[in-house]
Amino acid sequence: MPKSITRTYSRYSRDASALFAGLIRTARIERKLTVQEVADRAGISRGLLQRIEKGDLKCEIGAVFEVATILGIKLFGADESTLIKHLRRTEDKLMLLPKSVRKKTRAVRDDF
Amino acid sequence: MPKSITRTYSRYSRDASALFAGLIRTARIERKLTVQEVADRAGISRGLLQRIEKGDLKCEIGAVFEVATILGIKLFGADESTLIKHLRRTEDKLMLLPKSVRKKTRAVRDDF
DNA sequence: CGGATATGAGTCTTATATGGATCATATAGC
DNA sequence: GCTATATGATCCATATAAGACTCATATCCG
Repeated sequence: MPKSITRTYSRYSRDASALFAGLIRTARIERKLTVQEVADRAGISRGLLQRIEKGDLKCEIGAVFEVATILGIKLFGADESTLIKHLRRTEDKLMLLPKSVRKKTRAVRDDF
Repeated sequence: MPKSITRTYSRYSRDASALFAGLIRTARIERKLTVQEVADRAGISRGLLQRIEKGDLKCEIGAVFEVATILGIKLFGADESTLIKHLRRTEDKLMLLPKSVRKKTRAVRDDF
């Protein structure tokens, strides 16, 4: 980020993130796994996992997903095969949609 | 990351991310919104939104969630109030769990 | 078809997230 | 209650994600 950025997040995003964090922490403890253990398995640092469990919105989504996966948390409430099915359907749908969005030609004849 | 990192992601994480990306792109086009428009509303750059729509696992989860929120995509299949309910339940559950995980004292009496 | 514009892909720069280490505190389990 | 250890919180260094530009191409819409 060249220009300094101060992101603002909607309530919804923050709550979703907090829930995600809670699900992760709960799953980890229920499985009796140490922060360090899970971090190692996910290939991330202990510090990052701590931030993830606090719902920090600035973590890489990949790290968060990976941790969730390791803990057996279902993303989109779907298992692998279901996930793929949804993925296929979404891709099919996308192929039927226009590839670019055109804004209606401004000014309804404001010419001559 | 001091030491160079090359993350590896599980199949599951990658598919979940791809699905998320597809849902976002689909929602954006269906709503006839330009990449630039959505990026502006989310307070992110056009380039970042493009990466998000490609399912790049290295994007900030906050940026992705924010875009999804703007496009009306339900995270965890729940609306705001439902999200909060889940959140509360998760927090309650967490309070009942131990706060730290102890590894069983190594070596089952290998002493004397 | 043609013109306008949205998108995709690259480059460069810089703010910053992450890893690693350390220290203090909490807490589990005996 | 004790003790070992898991967790939480900081700090520093650095790899890198994200912003701003630019150019080329795709594609929609009149």
